[in-house]
Amino acid sequence: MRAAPTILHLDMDAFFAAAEQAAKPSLRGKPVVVGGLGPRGVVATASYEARRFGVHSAMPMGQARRLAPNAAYLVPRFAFYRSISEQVMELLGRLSPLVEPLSLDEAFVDLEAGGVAEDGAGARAAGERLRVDILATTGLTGSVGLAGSKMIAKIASEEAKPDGLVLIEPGTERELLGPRSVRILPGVGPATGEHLRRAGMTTVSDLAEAGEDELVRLLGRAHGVSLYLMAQGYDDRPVVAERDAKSVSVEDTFDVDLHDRVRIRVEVERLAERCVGRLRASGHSGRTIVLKVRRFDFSTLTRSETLRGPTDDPGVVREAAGRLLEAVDTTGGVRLLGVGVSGLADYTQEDLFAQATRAEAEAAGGAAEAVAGAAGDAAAPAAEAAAEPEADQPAERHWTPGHDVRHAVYGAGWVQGSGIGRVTVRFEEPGSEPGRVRTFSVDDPDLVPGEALPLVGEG
DNA sequence: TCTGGGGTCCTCACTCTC
DNA sequence: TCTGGAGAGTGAGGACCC
Repeated sequence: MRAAPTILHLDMDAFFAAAEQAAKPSLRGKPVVVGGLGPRGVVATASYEARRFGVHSAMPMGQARRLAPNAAYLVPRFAFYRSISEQVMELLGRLSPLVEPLSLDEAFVDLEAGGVAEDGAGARAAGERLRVDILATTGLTGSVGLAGSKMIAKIASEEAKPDGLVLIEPGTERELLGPRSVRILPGVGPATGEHLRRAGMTTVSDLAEAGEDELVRLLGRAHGVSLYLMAQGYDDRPVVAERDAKSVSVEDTFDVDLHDRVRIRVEVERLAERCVGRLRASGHSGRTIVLKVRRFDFSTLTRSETLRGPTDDPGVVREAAGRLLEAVDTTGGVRLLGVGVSGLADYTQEDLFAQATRAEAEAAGGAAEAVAGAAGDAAAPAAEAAAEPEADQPAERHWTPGHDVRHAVYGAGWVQGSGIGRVTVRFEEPGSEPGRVRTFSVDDPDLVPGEALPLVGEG
């Protein structure tokens, strides 16, 4: 806790949706929903216009469509958002060496470490300057919270939304928190909130009055103690610039539950390959292989296996994930599969383990070979796709809604929709007026995938 | 048409070793 | 030799966050 409000929390406003609106002039002022468009998709971000219809993050897409049938529905373009995020993080880095990104659109900054703010007035000035710079650089708005701790700064930025700044003077935390719902505290989600409600605690002051012992009894040591301190307005977690990854994982939810055991095995192997790709890209190896299975009834189970040393060998991870799958009952169907690696290290013993696995496979003889062979054949196309996803083009070109395209005659635009052999494109770009819509055949040679254009003109 | 994907942290149970 | 406790390591699951 600090005597001056020198912890800054930045939260970009409806980030994914706002980025899409900035890139697509015809969507400005209109409800926009970004998320998975498949039958099991959920909303990642809804624009403020869409929120007025009751659409919010994590809502099933089907429900969102019923609430806001006329909204624009787009799939996320993470590479595009990441490029904007990098610009924002660079601006934060000018304020302080201590910047802690929480996600693409959120970060804490320790202004004291940057020497840019010694008191409330200085912090407020730095925050306002930041908001101006973000708008000038990215064309997007962000909300800023300033306080003496991370928890309160985050609450402040929530209060500031959209497009505002709120500063909470140190010393006023208890007064501010007391009447609020327990759900405002970090770490109190639906389950803990309900647990506390059943114990008669609904506000933060209820928690403060209950006392530490009671909260520990209800929630366990770690959670109870930290919640009690937070209910007092006390939070001394530092802003941490560098955090080491602890695990790497990939998972897929299938549009239709998988029942076929061979297909499930193939998918697990494909996920293992992808996971290792990510692991290697991050410069890590790992010791514990985790298989995640979500069944038809949404029950989720995990199975893990710890190796004798870290590996980044795709064969080793594939084999381990396959072994873990053997122990899982998949009758009834599987809606999600995931493969992860934890216990990360920055070195590997891959050769040892790859050799050991191969030796075991050889010793096991013909039967094992037959199984591995069958699975290997079926998985081969997926493995190639994982290695080179961009090259994975079906015979008929697929145009994803929201993605950028370029036409030889009409220039830059984006896919508004596609189906039955046609693709509809709106021709406009970030700085332009709302553009016109034209429809083409999906295999029109003049139409090619395009690059995301900068939201704010260079210079 | 109910419920994504990528993470972190915590708790509890169990086993093994000392 | 038996027993119990402490502590570490592992595995599984739950809750939470963005």
